[in-house]
Amino acid sequence: MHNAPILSFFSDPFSLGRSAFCLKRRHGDYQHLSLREVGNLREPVVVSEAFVLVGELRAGGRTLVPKILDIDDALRLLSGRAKDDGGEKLWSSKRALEPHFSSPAEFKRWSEVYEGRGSFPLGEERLRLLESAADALEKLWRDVQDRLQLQGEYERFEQIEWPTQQLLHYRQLRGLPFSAEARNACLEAARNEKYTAYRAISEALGVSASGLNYRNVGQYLSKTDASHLSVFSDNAALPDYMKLARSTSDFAASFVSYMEASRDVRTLSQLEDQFGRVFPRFHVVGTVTGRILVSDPHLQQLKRRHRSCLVADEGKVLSYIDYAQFEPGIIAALANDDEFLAAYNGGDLYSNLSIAIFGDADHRKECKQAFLAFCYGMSRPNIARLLSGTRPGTARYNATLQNLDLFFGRYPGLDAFKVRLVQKLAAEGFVASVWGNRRYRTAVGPLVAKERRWAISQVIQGTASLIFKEALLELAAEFGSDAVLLPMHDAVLLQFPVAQKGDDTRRASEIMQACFERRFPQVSVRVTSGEFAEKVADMLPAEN
DNA sequence: TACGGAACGTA
DNA sequence: CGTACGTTCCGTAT
Repeated sequence: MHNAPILSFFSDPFSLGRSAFCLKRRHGDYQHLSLREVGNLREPVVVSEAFVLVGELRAGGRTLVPKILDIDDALRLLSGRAKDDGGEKLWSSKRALEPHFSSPAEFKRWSEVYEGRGSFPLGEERLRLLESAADALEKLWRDVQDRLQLQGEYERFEQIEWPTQQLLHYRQLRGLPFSAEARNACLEAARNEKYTAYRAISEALGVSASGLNYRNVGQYLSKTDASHLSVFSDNAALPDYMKLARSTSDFAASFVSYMEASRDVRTLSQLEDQFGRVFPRFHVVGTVTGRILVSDPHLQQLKRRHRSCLVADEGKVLSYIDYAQFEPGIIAALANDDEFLAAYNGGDLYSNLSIAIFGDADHRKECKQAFLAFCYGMSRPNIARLLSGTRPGTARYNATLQNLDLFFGRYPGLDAFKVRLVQKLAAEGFVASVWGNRRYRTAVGPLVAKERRWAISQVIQGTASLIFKEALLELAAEFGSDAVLLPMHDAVLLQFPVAQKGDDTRRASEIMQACFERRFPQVSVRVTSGEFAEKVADMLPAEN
């Protein structure tokens, strides 16, 4: 892969006939290509910002280059930082390219042309800038490969990350089938909800609800049936209190509904239908833990009841398959606690926790949340707070904490596992998943609480995300790239021919299970299939 | 106009 | 003081 040619380009977002491409081979000659010629390439190419290239190919009605190696995901991984930890500047490919240009002036000129600022270069200058960019990209590419090798991550990039890129580039090119009718129905429902709430609020206050939010609604609360919340006007927790008050206060119910419906209207309006499809962008190393992200639009955060906008291609049906208790399964694999492993393999941990705390399995949902919070580093007292719904000191809190201690006391390996990870971070300055994917400290000195928490989540989530990507690749190998529509962290939206849905779903579940168990044979992971979108019947209240 | 924080959706 | 994000809106600084 060291020898893959470099492709630099200027894109043409407004279809002005300005796209330009330059291929640089290892022996140093430059070929200036048209979009059509790029589409006809039958060899791998190295690029930066592959999504721009894929967008050009789609706009030009071209097919996908067999292998596009996007340098950006490697930079993201090598940064070893979360976005909120200053990572963005580190993994920006534009910044990474800058020192590899022949001069600051050349970089500046290329940069303004690349971003569509400044005058469009003609003739010789355009060719020269593309060649300069190809030179810089080639140097950056060497640097990136060296660093990947040094960290022992190069092999994984070849086997997992780049093939996953290719799969998702294909999805970007093809887009996802989209139902404008379903979107409009959801949008209309959200608008109705917003309008109903708007009228109720305006009537209650005697002023228009426009422009109200959680930060400025406090001044009006005394005039409503939620006047007892006035004391929380300046409290950051007001939204929580308003939500809790929904059942007893019509105003609180209307206000929360107004806020949520307003957001839904915005989210759904942003979902633009382009000839029955939607074309998001995929980030293979989307998070510091290695999870895949989808943006523009951010389909992974669609509310369940708005997901009917996404549909299957003609003649196919959707199939949504997920790893059950994915993170606990990873812990079972890594923690070296035989009791925990046996409990995971033998039953439903979330139900077990519910029985341990509440005496029955009816609180599985809250216990799932609590268990995941445990995986992400939440302290036991705060889990007790979450599950008991009360503050420390109450009898209920004390009983919950006691039951919690009893439950986790059966699995001493879990706490020991966490301690090991925290110690490793303190000693070495980074933690990583089983197969790489490091996250580095940015601070010095003793670990702070937040670092202790991400030390744990990085290893668990990072290991999970790699297994998930392997599963995606195997699903694509079995059913073809057209079957894989949308990755959702521990679940995947697939589409199968109508007549084969049952068989294919079963086969896909087996593949996902086998992927996990090939990595961790001692763990019996469960894979389930369910509905991607919430059914209309589920949207009615009173149910449950 | 740019930027950080708050809010809220998903896993 | 449970992790990771994208998107939008808001208030403040420029």
